[in-house]
Amino acid sequence: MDGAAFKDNVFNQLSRVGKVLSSPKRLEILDLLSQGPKSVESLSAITRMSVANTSKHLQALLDSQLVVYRKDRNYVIYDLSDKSVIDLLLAIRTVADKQLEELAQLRQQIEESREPFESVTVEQFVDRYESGGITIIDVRPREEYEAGHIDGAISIPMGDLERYIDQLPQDQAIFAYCRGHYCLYAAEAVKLLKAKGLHAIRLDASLHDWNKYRQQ
Amino acid sequence: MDGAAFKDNVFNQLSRVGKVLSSPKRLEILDLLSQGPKSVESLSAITRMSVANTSKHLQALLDSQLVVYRKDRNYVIYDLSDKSVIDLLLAIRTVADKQLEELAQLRQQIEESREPFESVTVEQFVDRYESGGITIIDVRPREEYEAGHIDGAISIPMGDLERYIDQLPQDQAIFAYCRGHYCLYAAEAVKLLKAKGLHAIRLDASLHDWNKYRQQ
DNA sequence: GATCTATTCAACTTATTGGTTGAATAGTAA
DNA sequence: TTACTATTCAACCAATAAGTTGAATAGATC
Repeated sequence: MDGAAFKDNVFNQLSRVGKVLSSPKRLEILDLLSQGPKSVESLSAITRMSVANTSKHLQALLDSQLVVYRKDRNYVIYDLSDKSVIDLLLAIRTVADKQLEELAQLRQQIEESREPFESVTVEQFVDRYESGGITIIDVRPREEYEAGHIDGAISIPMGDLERYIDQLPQDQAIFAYCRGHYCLYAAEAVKLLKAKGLHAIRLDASLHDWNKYRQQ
Repeated sequence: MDGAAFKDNVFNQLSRVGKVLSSPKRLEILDLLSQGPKSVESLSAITRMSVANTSKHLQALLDSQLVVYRKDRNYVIYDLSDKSVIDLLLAIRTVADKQLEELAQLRQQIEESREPFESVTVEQFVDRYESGGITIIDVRPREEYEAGHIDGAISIPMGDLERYIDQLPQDQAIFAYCRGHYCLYAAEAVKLLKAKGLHAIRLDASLHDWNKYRQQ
């Protein structure tokens, strides 16, 4: 194989990874899996695709080895194959964030359509975290919390939040986080808690954003 | 816009970046641009595509704002729009490296088809760099060196190397680097220098790998 | 202003992909 | 074994993308 053929081959291989990232639905699947392993059935439900189609996408992801699976009873449970896939997802989000004005506009629409509420970035949050005296709630589904969460956070999935309000401290700041920047759970949680008179603040970051920041 | 539509929209935007990375030729263009700005004409020559097609790819890159351009005389010079694009390229390469066995095999073929030669990673190189007493040569085209290079490296493009051999130190280790892991220039340079009896070693990294490692 | 050249646009062909529906498979539970 | 369920496979259609060639555009130079 000569130099040119070698080069073509390398970029062909690299583009296999790129291909996987070229479909919105596949990105959504990867994003969901980055929060924890999930069955084909539940992925199909969350993404509102046919099971067959979801399976097909998962096969594509499998083909470029971005995901792995294991069988459990009669479910097939998929998961990301490697931590470097999370880094890739974060990288693509960073680029899109910076370059695509449309995304910024989307975020703004969401922000403006709701009551204004307090929101902090990872950088702003870390001091409060270190000095303690706060409550952190993880409002993602229970399984995702169990697959990994910010140290010291308690799990209150969105659906259960209303029932648990009484048990939350009235005199402490309560930080809520979810799947990250483009997930709406935490924003809704803060809105609900504020309406009930609690001091709620959104932590505008995912578990992975947090991990990445901490390891630096 | 409701939650589901918002979500679809976000992933649609993210996939625009993914789409760009789904074509081998576009990846090659991005990779070339990461070494320094280039005209449409030279990109077309290096990638061996028609100028029209190259231009079309560049339009696609422009559309998702991964590149920018400026006009110079009657050339249009393209460049990456942002440092975060480089991070994205590194991330995709890391994932592909780990996941795609085919890539590993490709590399191995190349290694084996040549004389074995010394090669060091960034991690191994840094000590030698710090303690000095070495020569570092950048064997990429001159313009790429000028767009950015490892501190202390001298520019000797591959084509000129043979002529400059006499001026290189006979008693020092000479480290050669090029565009990175999948570029063949440095390997060829080391082969040539070794054949002439010099103590040549490949630094198996790109300028960006080096920068990334140093900033940590 | 006229000419030259780099770049981009337009039209077209072929190949690939996302999605659907319905059947086949494989693993569980009774 | 039989029945059941989750998942995958197969066949198909519609939409999109990569690449080609040839024409149009716009800057620079004379």
